[in-house]
Amino acid sequence: MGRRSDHTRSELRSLLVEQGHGLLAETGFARFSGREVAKRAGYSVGTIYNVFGSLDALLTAINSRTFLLWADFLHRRLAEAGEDRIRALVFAYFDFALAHPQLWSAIYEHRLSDDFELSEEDLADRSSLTAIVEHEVRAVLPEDCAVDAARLSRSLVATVHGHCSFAIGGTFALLDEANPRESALARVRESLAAHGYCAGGASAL
Amino acid sequence: MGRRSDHTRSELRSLLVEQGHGLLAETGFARFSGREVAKRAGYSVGTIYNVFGSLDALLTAINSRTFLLWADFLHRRLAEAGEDRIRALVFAYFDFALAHPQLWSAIYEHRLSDDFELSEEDLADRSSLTAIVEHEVRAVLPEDCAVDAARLSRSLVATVHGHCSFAIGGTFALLDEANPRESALARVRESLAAHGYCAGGASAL
DNA sequence: AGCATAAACTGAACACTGTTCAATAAATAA
DNA sequence: TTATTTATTGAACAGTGTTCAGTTTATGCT
Repeated sequence: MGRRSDHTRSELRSLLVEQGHGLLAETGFARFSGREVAKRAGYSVGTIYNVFGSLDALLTAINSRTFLLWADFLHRRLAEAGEDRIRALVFAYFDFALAHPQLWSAIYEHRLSDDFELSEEDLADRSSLTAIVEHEVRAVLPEDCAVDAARLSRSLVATVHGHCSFAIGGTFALLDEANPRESALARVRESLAAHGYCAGGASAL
Repeated sequence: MGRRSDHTRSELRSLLVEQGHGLLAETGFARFSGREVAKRAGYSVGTIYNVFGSLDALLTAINSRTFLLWADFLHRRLAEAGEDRIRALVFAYFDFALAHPQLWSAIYEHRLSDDFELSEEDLADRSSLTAIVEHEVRAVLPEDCAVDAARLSRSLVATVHGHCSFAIGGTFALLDEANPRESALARVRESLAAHGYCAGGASAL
């Protein structure tokens, strides 16, 4: 019954992303279903294709939302952090993934084809995370540090991501690793130390 | 036409794993299809369920095969490596993933449910990789090193895995990272150095 | 007011998926 | 030779993503 005034286009976008996000958090990427999202939103399958063009586009929007929530989470944790902001950052990164394993995994399980281009908005949402890390890394490195801080930041994100991935994917469980968070933090500390960082903040010690 | 003597049970296992491996390498995890594997092997769908019990079990066997090939690859590269075996190890780890992105990704995209138990054989296949790394890490750390070498090895694998994952998943491309292999090696070197490693082998310098 | 046009929305249709299982064919045992 | 066990098939079921003709609704124009 083609309602047209229940929701504006952007309201409908938000509604579908929201319901899709909920479904993804419940069932995980493998059991995600466009039909189910439509049902939850009170629309039919076709509407997803009207609004997003493809299911890939909806999933991309859903994952971008996860990135935003993740960045928000980091900001909140950093706001209430003490001296050791690197510890707060690494742990917050980890804790978000542990708290929302399905949403976190979906980011990396949804492999979009090469010709699929991310929108400017999606790119912005996704780069917010890296920006936070880069800011904290810069704050902790000496001013005369020769290293490319952006590059090092990306690499440290990859380092923590690897530990996170093994923790949530079960690889670490297989290897009897008890505390992946601490391991990740230790590796980050070692690499930062190699570039002039001293634990406890840039000013301390 | 129920043939029974074309292949023994274990031949059939191998055949299905082999054909499945080929299909997975071509199409990737998302487009993998049990029916297609059966067709390529010259059997029908049902046979997969006779032999493996479920598609998950077949995929597990396929991924275990990838682990074995990966370990083989590392061994070959290490055999022809010079002084800098850590470099050879990290690059080999990376190069296998780059050479077989679909197979490599499938290992981590195939998320089996919690109640699914890996067989002893699968566990052995999968731990072979970590064993290689642990061996090389131990060789490079000082004898009186206080750190838990097994734990550090796992953590370094996670570190390289993170870089690899971003390189193949496209995250690094988004962030304009030119050389993830070098970054991974740099992080590994920094962490090993923090525990007494000197570049160029344990005896050098 | 009425009418034409344009936009939103639906849901059946298509070709696929994993999984199950009665029926069948073939090898083995009696 | 016959009975039994085992391997193999493929139709059936419930689900998937995607498309699109057809219907409903809102808007713009007389």
